[in-house]
Amino acid sequence: MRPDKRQAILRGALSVFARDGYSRASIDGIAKEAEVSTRTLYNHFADKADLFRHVIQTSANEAAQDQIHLIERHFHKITDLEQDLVEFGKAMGAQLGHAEHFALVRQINAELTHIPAEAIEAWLDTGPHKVRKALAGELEKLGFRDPKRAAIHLLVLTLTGDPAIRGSRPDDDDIAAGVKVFLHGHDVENRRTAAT
Amino acid sequence: MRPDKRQAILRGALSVFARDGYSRASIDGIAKEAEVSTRTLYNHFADKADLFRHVIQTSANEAAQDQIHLIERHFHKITDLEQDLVEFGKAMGAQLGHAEHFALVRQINAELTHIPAEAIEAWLDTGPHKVRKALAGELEKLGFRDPKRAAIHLLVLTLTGDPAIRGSRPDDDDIAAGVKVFLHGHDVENRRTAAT
DNA sequence: CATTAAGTACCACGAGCGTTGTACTTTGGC
DNA sequence: GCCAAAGTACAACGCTCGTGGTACTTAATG
Repeated sequence: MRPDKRQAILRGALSVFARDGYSRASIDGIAKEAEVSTRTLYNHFADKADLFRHVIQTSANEAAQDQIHLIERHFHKITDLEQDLVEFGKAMGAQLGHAEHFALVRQINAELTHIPAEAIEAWLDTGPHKVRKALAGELEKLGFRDPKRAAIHLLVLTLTGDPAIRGSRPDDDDIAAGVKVFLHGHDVENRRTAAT
Repeated sequence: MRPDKRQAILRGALSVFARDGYSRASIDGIAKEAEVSTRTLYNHFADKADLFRHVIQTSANEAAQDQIHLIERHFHKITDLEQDLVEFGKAMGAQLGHAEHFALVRQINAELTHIPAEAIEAWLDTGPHKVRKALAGELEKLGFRDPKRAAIHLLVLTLTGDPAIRGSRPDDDDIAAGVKVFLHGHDVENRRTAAT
């Protein structure tokens, strides 16, 4: 069982599941996208549901890792908090541009009642919750009270374009405005600058 | 073509589409849920896609109307802004409990690439955007600068529980914290109270 | 009551899909 | 270069589904 084939399958399945969702996606389509025969697909994964679970896990893991790197990079060289948070927001927004993963997140949200609770838990733990924990940790270091909620607030204020459409990207003005609201809303003791 | 049957179909279809999504939902299942024969269903709606469009429109319309009523009711008797916004947030959160509509919204988000753009536009206009406009209008009356963004911020700060799971309900503490951040973030000239 | 529009029960079709089996080919380690 | 393991091509199964047809029943109107 060659691991390159397995990776190709996972990547192809991510594409197709993200675009079409679980039920609309067909095994044949995934196999074609991955340039693999359906038989090898079934050699690597027990069935469609099993493949879906692995795709979710893999994608969540990669995205979380990328985002955590972004967090570390941006929070280790804070000079002007507001300006740096805006930069951070823009960088996270650019991540959103890497659309496949977030389309998959939309599919997961739609399928919530059809995915076993334990798979959801696993996804949350290795994905979004891990990211939020990392962000909350950085905010705590900066002196934010209630860092867990602050992390959520920062994310929704800077990553939400049109709240009706998940994953719609805010423009730079939206991000700047969101950061401002966030900073005025969460008072910090050791804020270094409050300028602009 | 009796209109009670049409309504029954729309209600049943809402249930099934909300739970299963477009492709997983079956016409037979919808007909059974609506206690109607599939043939009458096809007598009222051209095909599955047509039915889906009507379900989206109807549900968005009803939900928007309910929410706009909520907005009017809460914003016409403002005495303590913070406390009243918390009450408003709780009332909106309770709306979220009426789960079928918001499950449908998740399905729409998942199907974004498979729904014709004009249908999305129509949905946004009669649904979420109308609600936001109403909310922004009230906030403007209260003296908020940038009321459009304020409306978005208020909604995401008070209606978001776990951002990873759309429609997850925040608890009362979350709502109170969200309102506080919102009010500190958006400075108002004629704020009446800033207590608690 | 009669007529007519609307609804129902049921069948049938064609297509797509998940999944498996089989016989053949490729590939990587000895 | 050989052999076992992995991959491929392809056919076939059983099932579900969207959709339309047809003959029968219900219900409302004059």
